Amino acid sequence: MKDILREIGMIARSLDSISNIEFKEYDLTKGQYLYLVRICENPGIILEKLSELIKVDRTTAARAIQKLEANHLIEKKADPINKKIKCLFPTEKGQNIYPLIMKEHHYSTQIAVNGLSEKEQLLLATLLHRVRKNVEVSWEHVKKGKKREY
Amino acid sequence: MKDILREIGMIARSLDSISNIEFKEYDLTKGQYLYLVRICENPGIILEKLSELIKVDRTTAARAIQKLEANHLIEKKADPINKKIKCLFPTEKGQNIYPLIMKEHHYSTQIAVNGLSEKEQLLLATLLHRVRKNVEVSWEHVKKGKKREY
DNA sequence: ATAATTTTGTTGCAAATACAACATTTTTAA
DNA sequence: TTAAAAATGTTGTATTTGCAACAAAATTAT
Repeated sequence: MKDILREIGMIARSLDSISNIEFKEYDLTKGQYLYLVRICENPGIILEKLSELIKVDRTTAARAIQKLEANHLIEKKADPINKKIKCLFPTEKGQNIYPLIMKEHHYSTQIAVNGLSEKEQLLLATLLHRVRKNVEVSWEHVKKGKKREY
Repeated sequence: MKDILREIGMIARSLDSISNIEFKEYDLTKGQYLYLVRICENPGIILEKLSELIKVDRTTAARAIQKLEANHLIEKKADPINKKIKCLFPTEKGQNIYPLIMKEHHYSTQIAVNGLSEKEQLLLATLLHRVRKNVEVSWEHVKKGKKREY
């Protein structure tokens, strides 16, 4: 069997590295673009769900959004019913950065799929989606402290 | 166009997170498994090439291998001709861990491709390989301080 | 041959990442 | 209805990560 996981790791690290370098121009430090885009696309999302969406530790997400809040890119709002949760929303400043992040994202996607036909691109997306669904089950399992037997 | 890059990011973070948790059992701290496997498979490789293989910053790789060396999992050997380079080799202890890492890796791969036919798996591997080739060009470009225009 | 450039490696920082441990609220079970 | 469990969020601490800046050797250009 060909090694798909290493290819995925290489692609992910390359693109994350590029994004982090390019977004410094907008005063976004490492990783922050990840959180900001998801909050823009899911206004009102809470920390816990955000960390599950991105697949990152809860505490990492907590500190990332603390920083985004300190930089006035997002804001936390108390929920009127549930006293425990804090809903996350982009500020206007955050919303203004959103299209810049997406522009970079689309450019990177274009680079990535260069030479693939439309059909191949669609197929790749479908296959990756299925792989992700498989993998996130394991992730949630292991993150909850459970063991995988192999 | 479907978003393939986010899927890749989610898969990569999930699996890296799982691996890091599982390899603590072998006293491998975060990320170290990445370097150890590549050194086992490419004995004599130098730091610079290793970082390019993994797609990680040179200084990050430097510190990871310093730690692997301190833990007697790899060793650095001077080259008789080129005084500048240091060739990296696994120790016996490092080689003993290698199959354990690979076992986990294969298990994760099985989980990831669950439900994909042999044909689909092969196709996915091929497409990812092409994407990776595309992306690594950009990575090397940006890492060398050059700008991407978009 | 000498100078300029690239390759390779290292340290000093500053920042992100994540595990552990905790607190509080909400939900579920007895 | 109370007790137990789960969900949600935070801080303390240790570690990794990576950009700058540097140094030395090797390669390339003049």
